Amino acid sequence: MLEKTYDHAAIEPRMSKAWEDAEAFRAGKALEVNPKAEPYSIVIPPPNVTGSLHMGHALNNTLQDVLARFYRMRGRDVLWQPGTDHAGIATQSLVERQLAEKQEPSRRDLGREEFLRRVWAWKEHSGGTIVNQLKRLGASCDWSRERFTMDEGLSRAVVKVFVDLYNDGLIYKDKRLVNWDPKLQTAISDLEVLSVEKKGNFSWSEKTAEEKPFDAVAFGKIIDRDPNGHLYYFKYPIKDAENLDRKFVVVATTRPETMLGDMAVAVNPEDERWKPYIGKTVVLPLVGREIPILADEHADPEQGSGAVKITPAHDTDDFEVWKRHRAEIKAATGMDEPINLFDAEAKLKIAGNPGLKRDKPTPLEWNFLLGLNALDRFEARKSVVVRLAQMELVEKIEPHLMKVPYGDRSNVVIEPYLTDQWYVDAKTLAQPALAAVREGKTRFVPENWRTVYFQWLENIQPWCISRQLWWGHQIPAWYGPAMLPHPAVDPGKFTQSFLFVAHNEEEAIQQAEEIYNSGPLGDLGIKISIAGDRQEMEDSIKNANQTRMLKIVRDEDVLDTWFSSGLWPFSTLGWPDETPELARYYPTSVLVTGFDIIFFWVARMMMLGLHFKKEVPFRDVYIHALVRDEKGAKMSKSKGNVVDPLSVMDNYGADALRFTMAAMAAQGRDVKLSMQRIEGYRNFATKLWNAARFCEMNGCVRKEGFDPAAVKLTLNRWIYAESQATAAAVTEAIEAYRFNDAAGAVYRFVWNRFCDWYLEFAKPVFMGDDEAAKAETQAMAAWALDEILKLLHPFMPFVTEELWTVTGEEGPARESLLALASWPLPARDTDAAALAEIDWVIDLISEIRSLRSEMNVPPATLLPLTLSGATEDTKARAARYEAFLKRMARLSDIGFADVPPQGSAQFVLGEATMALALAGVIDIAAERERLKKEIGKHESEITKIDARFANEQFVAKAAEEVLEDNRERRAEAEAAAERLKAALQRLANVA
RNA sequence: GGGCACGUAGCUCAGCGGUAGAGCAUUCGCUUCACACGCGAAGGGUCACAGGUUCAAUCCCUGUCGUGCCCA
Repeated sequence: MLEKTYDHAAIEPRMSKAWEDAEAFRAGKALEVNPKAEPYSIVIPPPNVTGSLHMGHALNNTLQDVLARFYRMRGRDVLWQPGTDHAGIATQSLVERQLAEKQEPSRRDLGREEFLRRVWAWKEHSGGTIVNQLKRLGASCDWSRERFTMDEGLSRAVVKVFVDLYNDGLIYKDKRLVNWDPKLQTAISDLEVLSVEKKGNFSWSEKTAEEKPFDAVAFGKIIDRDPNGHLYYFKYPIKDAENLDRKFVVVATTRPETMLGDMAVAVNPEDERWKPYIGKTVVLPLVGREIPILADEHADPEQGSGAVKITPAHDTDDFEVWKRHRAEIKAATGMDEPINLFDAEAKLKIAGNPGLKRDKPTPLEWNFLLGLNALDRFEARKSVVVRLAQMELVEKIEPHLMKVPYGDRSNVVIEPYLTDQWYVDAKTLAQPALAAVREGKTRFVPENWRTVYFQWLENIQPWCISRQLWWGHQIPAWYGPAMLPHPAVDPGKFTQSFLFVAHNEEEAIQQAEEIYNSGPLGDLGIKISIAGDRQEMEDSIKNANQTRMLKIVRDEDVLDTWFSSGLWPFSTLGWPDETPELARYYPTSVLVTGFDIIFFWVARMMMLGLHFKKEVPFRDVYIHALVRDEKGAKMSKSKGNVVDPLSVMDNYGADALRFTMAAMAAQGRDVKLSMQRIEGYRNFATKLWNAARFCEMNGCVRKEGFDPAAVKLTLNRWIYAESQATAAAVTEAIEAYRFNDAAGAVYRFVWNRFCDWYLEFAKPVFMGDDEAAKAETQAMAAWALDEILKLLHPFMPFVTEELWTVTGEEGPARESLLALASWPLPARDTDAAALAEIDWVIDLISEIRSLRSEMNVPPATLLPLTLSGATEDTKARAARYEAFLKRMARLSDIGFADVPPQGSAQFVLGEATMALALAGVIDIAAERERLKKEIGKHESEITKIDARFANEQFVAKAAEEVLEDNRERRAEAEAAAERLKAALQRLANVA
């Protein structure tokens, strides 16, 4: 028995358990029924292990689940592979924050090993809550196969990929400027940097300094509020300028503190103003460093004075200039390396800075510089500007619109920072990835995302994969001293420049022993072991001559999380082992994801999948949009407009949330989520529930061997045709990833066909005494409800599975859960006669209802209907549906006459004129107006069509169907107008 | 600056060469024996603007204006 009301909170856990107990989602399940079942596989975009379900996940996983459940019901062997990624930065930060909150020792105090133990402990206890949230959403993943990027197997895949790419020359170490996050103290990739526009509001100029002196306090306040958004013009004195026109070079910068690291000033070689100065020297203020004026294309004559400062350690462009002029700069400054001003926290490193100590600041200035030591970069910015202003070396300061890079995780300003990092040669790997999409081996849906993919891969930069974190896959590279230990060599000269990239310590040791024992001095019998840290390694060098022992040390850094996520489509299937799952489910059928990670993830999976599996990781990539709030704003915690899917599920049920997601997932459009919409689909679930309850109350039990194609009653033939058409529409829509169309089709069928009409048609049958008709209709209703449950199941799995269970309690036993039932066979053969007949009844009722409403006839008043000019067929129909028509249109009687009765309201349906006797009720004048309006509508239609036919080009060129269609429409309009005019005429006689 | 979308009923969105649709909201009427999370009815749109292609344009093309996003 069905409960009186639909209670999602009670049903959902029960259904989840039923699926779990039946192992309904286990990959390979379909093979038990059909050993030839074709595989259908999807890998989940692994959510962060720290994550919890947000609307983006809800959308993403609903769509995947619709596909998984649909193809499962169609008999495919579905694998939906779930799991989470280890989210290096997020997880490490989270555990560090917890340590701080609990006032426990910090990460560094605990040491790497202990800290990692804590992270794993956290992961075991609180990680992966999102997995349970996905289960609540109804995600039909094969949960028995859940994977984590740091699992043993997946880690093995990461090591193999790293080693292989290194050996192929596709991974290398390089010293370049990286995006450095001073808060997290790690390098991050270009993709993890967001640029934010800033414009300040401080301006000052030395020209107006008389009336408006530089106000250091006001300046400081503005910089404290936001350190960015100004352009500063500094005057660098030219050395030996007595006989020159210019005494200064004016350079502009947005980051004043970096001037301490300037190693040159560049001017454009074509710039006439500066030609005479090329090769001269300027004296860097504060520092006293003598730096050259160089000629380089990088200087834009249109910008400012035409001269730019060159700070190679802190600006990517400047770094390139430095590389081009390295010798020249060395000659002028005596320095062969860029001067790095910052430590890892972006605090100034003055004392002991090898770049600064050899310059010749005056004692006074040196004192000032020391005062900057360990100062935050933005504090230093203020000091430098104020000091230069005092020295009258600031020409002007103006507000300046600029893009400032921020770390997407830390939300602090990112610094270009010169460090050693590991890189993937993405350009090489990108070529097959580009070709695969160009050749159609992988298809984007909607197709226009190809462009985005191409654009990025065509301009791809080396991918920085090392992160200065502890949580993650530690880079499988070990360092050993560069020189063989030998009495003749000063142990202090050893540098760490041998590199052993290996699958494990044993292999690294073996490599090292081969290297160290095969030098010019022959086999020295050196034994290699692993050092716990750098110090240990260095200590081992000092004593190596005596001990014949050396230690090598592993790279401390870990790999970017996306490096392991990039392997997801094959690492989760067991690679590098050649497992049966890998053979069966790779390449996967489709990847469903948001456009925001095309670069992060899709492109990288393509590159790595193609390189290691020689085949694309997925046939289709379905890109869906972002979920926004109802006003179209991006949901964000800071805006406070986040809608929590969990509370939506609490209030409206998972089915309502899922249906909303699917119904709103039109291709190429963002999902603007509104609560009203969710509520509407909750109502839809309730509607279905009540319809099922109605069926139950009327004995609609499924019948063994029932053949829906053999039913006799027109209404049953009609609902059969309608359900087949719906099955076809839903099937085609899901196959084409048109989720909104699929949802719309099934919604309309359930509510506007089955509930609004079929069940209403059935009521008089159930209450009548034609037992054969009753039995057929009961069986048909049960069958149609089954069809509905199947078609709706991918969208609303819980309520449908529950109804399937309850309706299965009577009649023939269910063969399986609904989740494993067979999808309806879509067919397009329509029963035209049945459709025409039912449409006629529906039209008649609609017309009468409309007329009654317009005439303000109270519902309690029953009216007689008279048909005139009706054919025998029509009369027969009217008789056949008499009970139904009376009930639905609230009629007292249905009769036939040659002429409509006096004082009745009339309308035209097909060949017949319908008259509702409204004597006494009817307002003759109003009715006349209504008829005139109706006639007018038809006449304007006729005029429009006539105008079309008057155009000979139309007759000559339009398709025959179009012409025929127009002729028919004109004839119909003409006939209707005629009959309405007759009705109007009759009314004239009354008044 | 480059690229990609999008401007259709009050709102959120479908549609897409030949009669403009839905849901919600609004108004009116209903304790009609599954459902008021319901039933019935109604109002509401020069489909952003201007050109062009076409027998025919909301739909295709070009431009303008507006909105959003991505990349430099």
